Amino acid sequence: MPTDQPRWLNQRERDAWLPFVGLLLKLPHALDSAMRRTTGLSHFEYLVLSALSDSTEHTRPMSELAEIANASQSRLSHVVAKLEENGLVRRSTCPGNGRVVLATLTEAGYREIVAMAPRHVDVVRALVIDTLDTEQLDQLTAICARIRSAVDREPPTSRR
Amino acid sequence: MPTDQPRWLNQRERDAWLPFVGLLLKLPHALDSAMRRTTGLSHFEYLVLSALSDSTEHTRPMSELAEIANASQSRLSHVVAKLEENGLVRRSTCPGNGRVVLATLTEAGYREIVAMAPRHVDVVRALVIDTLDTEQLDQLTAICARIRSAVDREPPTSRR
DNA sequence: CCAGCTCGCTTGAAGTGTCAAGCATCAGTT
DNA sequence: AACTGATGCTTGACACTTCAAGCGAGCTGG
Repeated sequence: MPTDQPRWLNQRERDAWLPFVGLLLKLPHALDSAMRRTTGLSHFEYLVLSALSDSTEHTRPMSELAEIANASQSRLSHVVAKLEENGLVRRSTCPGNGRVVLATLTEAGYREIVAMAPRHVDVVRALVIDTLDTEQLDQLTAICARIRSAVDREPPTSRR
Repeated sequence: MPTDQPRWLNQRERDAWLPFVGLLLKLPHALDSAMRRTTGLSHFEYLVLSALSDSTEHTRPMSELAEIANASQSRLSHVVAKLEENGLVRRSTCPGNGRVVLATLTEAGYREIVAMAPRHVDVVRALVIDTLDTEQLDQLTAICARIRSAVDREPPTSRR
């Protein structure tokens, strides 16, 4: 796809793009520090625990977990290692398939997340959900779907 | 603000929240690696240079730059230091106010950003703008404004 | 049964961002 | 002038993420 004439953004597009970039730059950190302040875990760590607690037997293969949490295997591996040190998660190789590793929520991990969940909703509501009306909620859903499909299409992680 | 009964997310809210979190997790990196691949600079570095090129004399106080780029002073300081090493930016203390540092685009820096700009639009369009129709663009603008004001209100960076 | 591939995961190093501390400069008081 | 505090920026250490490399388990074909 050769770049003929650059198609600059028009006013309307810039009005959307600039604030959006601003959000991308600030929201993740806002979310993270609010979560850390109220629950002691990062937003991403919470996501991982939450995904496990929603799983049968509180257990998942690492790769599925990574998928659900929108993370690379590497990132997940590091984070789970840390959660394991803290006694919230346990890892075991899958009986029947020696290369799969199963992550399981420990008792302590389950108690933790049950305790944190209300704080988590509070944060999510305060920063995002409650700032929008119902229509905007649906609009956001649609917008995310569009952008997401572009993101998933584009990046073959460096060239193929 | 005591947490009475947790106000759990309903289906509609979850349908918006989960994909949105997914985006927050993946889009920044997608943007960044696409920019690095096509321009050699990170998306954030581009933002900084771009902000300078839009400024009179291609010059700005660091603190204004940080504001525009939605970054902490610390982050900006690190990045500008790197850009300065690469000869794209020059720093000088402001005559007339010894504690202000002015960042200025060098000739090379200006040439760079002019050359990169078309690539940048391409990336932005491919990943975000062109995936949305006009209505959604406006909706996104409104949504960002709402969330943003919540983000700016909430986080007094640790307590105080 | 083993050679070679793929798959699932881990590891270590390099790069970035944050936080807290530090350092001048400037302004306001006395 | 010296004291005090606020302001603008930088610095260093630490935490986190990515990237590339590595490793063992499981297939597949000879």
